[in-house]
Amino acid sequence: MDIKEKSAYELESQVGHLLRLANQRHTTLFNEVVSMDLTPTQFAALIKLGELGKCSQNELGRRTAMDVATIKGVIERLRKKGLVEVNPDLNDRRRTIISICKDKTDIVPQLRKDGKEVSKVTLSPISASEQKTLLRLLKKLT
Amino acid sequence: MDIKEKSAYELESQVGHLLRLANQRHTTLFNEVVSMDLTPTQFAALIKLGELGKCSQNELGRRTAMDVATIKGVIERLRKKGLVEVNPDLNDRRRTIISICKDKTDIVPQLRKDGKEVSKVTLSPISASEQKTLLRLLKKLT
DNA sequence: ACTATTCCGTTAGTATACTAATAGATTCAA
DNA sequence: TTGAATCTATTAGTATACTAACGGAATAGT
Repeated sequence: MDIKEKSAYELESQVGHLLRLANQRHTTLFNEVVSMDLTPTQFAALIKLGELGKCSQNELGRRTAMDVATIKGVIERLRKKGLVEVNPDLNDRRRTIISICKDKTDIVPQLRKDGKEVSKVTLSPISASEQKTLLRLLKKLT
Repeated sequence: MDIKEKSAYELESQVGHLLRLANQRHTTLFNEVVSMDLTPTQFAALIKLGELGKCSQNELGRRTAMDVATIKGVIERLRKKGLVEVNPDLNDRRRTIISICKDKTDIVPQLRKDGKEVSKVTLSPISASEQKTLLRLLKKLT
């Protein structure tokens, strides 16, 4: 080993790679835990809609950190599943108002319960105090 | 506020959401820092190839945490860019051997340098000791 | 030697996730 | 009030990322 060698570059220790792996694992656990046939982003859109009641498509995207093109696809798939409604905003003809279908609003409490379980399982390899630390540090990276 | 209310479910505090946001930010920074026209996964494949010299396509996928279908697409795009070579393994006709083109192996040191810079910038919002903690905790989640 | 299993790669299909270009609607400012 | 700038949504294109199904090749166990 050359003593002048710069510290090696290990893919496995880079923050980007670790974030990607952690994300992969989370998605896997999400699919195992969540009862309904939903993806993590579809879930996020529903949770946020459950909080706001209704919301323009673009604003919902901003609130869930999705691109305008991404949120459009997510909403379209939720619409096809009969979970959300898409209506024009009569006060601003640029806007499309998204809301959870009235007969489906009762799914939100179960989604929140599932969401808590997903987070719990995802974080289970580390202690409670480590969990707090991780969430705090991840928030600072945003 | 109902005193019996369960703790609220905040999307913004869930580990999955935070991981997704951290990943988005990392990708943005990656694109700003890395000089060549590469995506994070293409970068990872090249770094790993630089380490191994040559590797079967599936093994490269496993070493970089990519699905067989995903690594195929990544290699195909690197091949189109003239960065990697794809050859049959004469000792095992199931395998395809991937290697960096001989006249392109000199890009690896620069990629490592860029990779270090990406990690540094990504982690810059937190202190050095927090960075160590974050990496340690992320590894435990894998 | 043969069979079951495992391994390798490909393909098709679906779902994020981004950029860039476009176009209509609204708002702001001169 | 008109013109510029901004906002909203759509579309096309590219790149991960996964599942499932398939077929060919190698290997393990009998």
